[in-house]
Amino acid sequence: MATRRGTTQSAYQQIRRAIVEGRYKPGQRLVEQRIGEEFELSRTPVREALRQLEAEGLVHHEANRGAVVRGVTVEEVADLYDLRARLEGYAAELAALRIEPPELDRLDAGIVAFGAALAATWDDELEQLRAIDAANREVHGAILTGAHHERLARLLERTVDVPLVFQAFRQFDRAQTERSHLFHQLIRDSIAAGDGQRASSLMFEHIMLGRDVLLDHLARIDAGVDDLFSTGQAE
Amino acid sequence: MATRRGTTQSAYQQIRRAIVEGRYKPGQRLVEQRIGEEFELSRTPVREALRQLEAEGLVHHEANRGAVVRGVTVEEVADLYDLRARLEGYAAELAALRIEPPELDRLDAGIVAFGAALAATWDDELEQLRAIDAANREVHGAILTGAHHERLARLLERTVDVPLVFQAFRQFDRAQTERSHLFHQLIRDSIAAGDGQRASSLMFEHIMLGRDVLLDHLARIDAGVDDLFSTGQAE
DNA sequence: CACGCCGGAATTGTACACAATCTGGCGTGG
DNA sequence: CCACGCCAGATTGTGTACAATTCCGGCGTG
Repeated sequence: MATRRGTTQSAYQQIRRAIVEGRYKPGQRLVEQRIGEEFELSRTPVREALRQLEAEGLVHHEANRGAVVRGVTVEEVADLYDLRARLEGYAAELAALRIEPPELDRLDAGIVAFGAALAATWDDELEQLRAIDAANREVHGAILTGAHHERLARLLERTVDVPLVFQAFRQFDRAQTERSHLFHQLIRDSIAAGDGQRASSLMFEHIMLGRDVLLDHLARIDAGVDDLFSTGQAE
Repeated sequence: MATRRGTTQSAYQQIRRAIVEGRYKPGQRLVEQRIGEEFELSRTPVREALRQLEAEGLVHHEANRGAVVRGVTVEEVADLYDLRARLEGYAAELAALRIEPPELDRLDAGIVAFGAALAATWDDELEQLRAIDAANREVHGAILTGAHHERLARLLERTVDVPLVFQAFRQFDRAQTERSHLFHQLIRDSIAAGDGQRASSLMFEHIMLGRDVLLDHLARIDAGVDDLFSTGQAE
């Protein structure tokens, strides 16, 4: 048989995207066989991908019972964002001390891209969402890289980067997204000036503002079942 | 063939212990076949175990080249402990607000066990080390549970809990271990009193003191190759 | 003598087969 | 009618075979 290479990573990314963008909904079972058919691979790479996703906390896995997409309660969202605010604040603080010119360039490029994605008019709204999301990741990623703290970077990339970040932009109106853009610029300037304290505070506030938007949204839909978010499914 | 169950977890724990206790040294290649023979299993569960360990950052894995035990530089040790101090400080803060009576009991039990392990005279020094390490984990674990923040707990258990913690006790002389015991008690009292600010500060300081011991030790052996620690092996 | 090509051994990546386990429905007995 | 146990289908856990890749050393050529 063909036995193509790199299929595990491919499976990992496809499943991840499906979860992060909400196509695989919380509570949904992820049967290895079925997913294998969907992506035309055998169970083995799918299985490996699921294990990675489990390690990241995106799916929950029980012995002999398989994997399900993990949901989050409103309380968990709040806690998660508190945690993220602290971690990214710390990252910004470190970046202010350690960032190198090329990394700062990358940060600037990300900010420009964010502004461009914000200004452009897209045919497909989902595509614009993806562009903003990508630019946002670039900005935060550049700061993380600039912090030169590998573990911290992995924690933030692979554990705190849950579906919420992407979903969040759906809830952001234009003004809020522009506010994020502004914060990115302020954080950038603090980092460039080597002021770790202010960079940290600004980043903390930036994340907490995002948290507010999300929690506000969740409070509004509250009892009902939103088509993107299911808040049930406690562990 | 026998096809025993639960072998993946068994392989995971055995490999993990070997790394954490330093029997598998940084830089050492972990060949799936060889480890499988060592534990009398096939490659499959070994492979899964290695993927989990990779997700935790204990081993490094490159495509088509396999896994090697990950080493840490002195700089990484310093950064890691800074990070851990912040995360556990936050955990202590949350625990002060959220801990439940049975969790506080568990914390007390851990502290008692730590004191007992410290006081007892063991035949085998390694066994005493393990007992102290186990009690220490119990103390920190109880606080983590009391924080009621699942993600934070996983981050600390599975990402920051690197070989260093166990190794650290080898470097602790009696006075330092007793100091740790004291801090545990102070932290416990702050949590019981609901004072998150002080619990956080004490925990931060507790971790940073451990950091000092380790860094001091690393600085002393510095150039040479210690039989527990190899500080080279940058990514 | 330096350099690059080729080939084989070692190892990982993927596919597949089978065993163990769980789930849900059906039948039997109280 | 309900409780209990049992059987069949579905799904995961593990073992194993084979394909693909990497690594290393020998050999030939300039």
